[in-house]
Amino acid sequence: MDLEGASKGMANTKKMDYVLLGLLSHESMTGYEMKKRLDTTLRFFWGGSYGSIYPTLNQLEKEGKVTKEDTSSNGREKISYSITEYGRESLRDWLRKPVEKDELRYETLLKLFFGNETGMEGAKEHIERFEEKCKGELVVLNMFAENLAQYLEDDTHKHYYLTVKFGIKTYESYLEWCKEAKEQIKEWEGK
Amino acid sequence: MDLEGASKGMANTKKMDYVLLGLLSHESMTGYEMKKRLDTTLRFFWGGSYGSIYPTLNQLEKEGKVTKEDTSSNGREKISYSITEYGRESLRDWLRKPVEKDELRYETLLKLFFGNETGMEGAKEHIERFEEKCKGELVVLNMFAENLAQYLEDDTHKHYYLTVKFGIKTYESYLEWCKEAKEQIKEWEGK
DNA sequence: GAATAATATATCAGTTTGATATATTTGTCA
DNA sequence: TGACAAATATATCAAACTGATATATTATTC
Repeated sequence: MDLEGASKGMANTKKMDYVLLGLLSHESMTGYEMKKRLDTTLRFFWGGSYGSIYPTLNQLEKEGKVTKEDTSSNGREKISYSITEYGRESLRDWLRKPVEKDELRYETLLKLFFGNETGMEGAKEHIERFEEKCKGELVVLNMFAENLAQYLEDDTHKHYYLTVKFGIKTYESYLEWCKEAKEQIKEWEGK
Repeated sequence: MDLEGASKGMANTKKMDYVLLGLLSHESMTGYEMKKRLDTTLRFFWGGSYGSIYPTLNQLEKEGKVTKEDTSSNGREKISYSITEYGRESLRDWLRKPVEKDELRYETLLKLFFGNETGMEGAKEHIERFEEKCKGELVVLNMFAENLAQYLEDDTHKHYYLTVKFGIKTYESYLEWCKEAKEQIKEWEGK
């Protein structure tokens, strides 16, 4: 028990290991495909770059948590990764531990917070740009949800569905906030 | 115009500069005090560590954006930082640029997404822990809002107030999602 | 037939975190 | 009064991660 030295008093800070193991627990794929998943399916709550994906995959292979298979065809280099039973144990071990950190880093809020340096006009612009972006994200998320609704017998899709619902709920509340914030600013300006 | 090489086609990726300049635009303070602000006032939308604060302060001084003043008393080392006019220009320049990235990194959602490896029972536990945490955060945010409501003549506090309202709105929607997600799981289990 | 987009792996400098080291002062409680 | 814990304060480092870039092939569009 007690994989990867969590007993040594050090926090389990490297998350990319589990993100990639998680993706591979669904199906075998290439590093490129993992990046695409991070940019589409997971993008509303988690990110990841090539600079983190490829080195982590090599490390996971050395640790025996994934296996490589050269599936190059013609001249196109292609390495397909699969999760091992040991990798799956490691993933489950992590999944059962309590969450260490949920973090929001919204530059929009940062610029809004320091906004009195440039005035309410600047704040309003940032809120409007944020509003437009949220509307776009909501369209995407609603498409995801509609699509998913057809496959809810599958347990994997049930979990996916819950995260999409989270996204929809939060983006809807962002839009409400945008509306109220703009009204509040108008009220302040009126006086 | 066009401070700090944004013209060279490189993204302005270092955010800590502006976080610290922003804090100093409100009032002069020490690095330790800046860390406290990040851990209290800003913690709902931005973080920061000592390992990033102190080196950045030294860099900002070299660039002429802040000035140091030794305010040690008795044996306690203490350096008070103040923003310069050039630093303020640099801050305003950044504030007027469009937001580059708003990012959410919720480990809770990650564990939920991959949760079919450990089953719905594990998912429920993560949701419940998340729910408890959100309730606590909401209490803090509501205290902030109540407190702030007294000082809304001040423009700095108006901006602060809008960000607190954002936090309240989102945490309330998180709680709604927790409720609905638990109901959904129960429904799935019933079948 | 040429240009552009997509597939695919890989690396690197710069940024940030989380932890730790060090030292003093203030507050608590017995 | 004395002992212990908490708060104040600066500083550094390994490890993690991002954003950008390099390289090369195949597929698509015009």
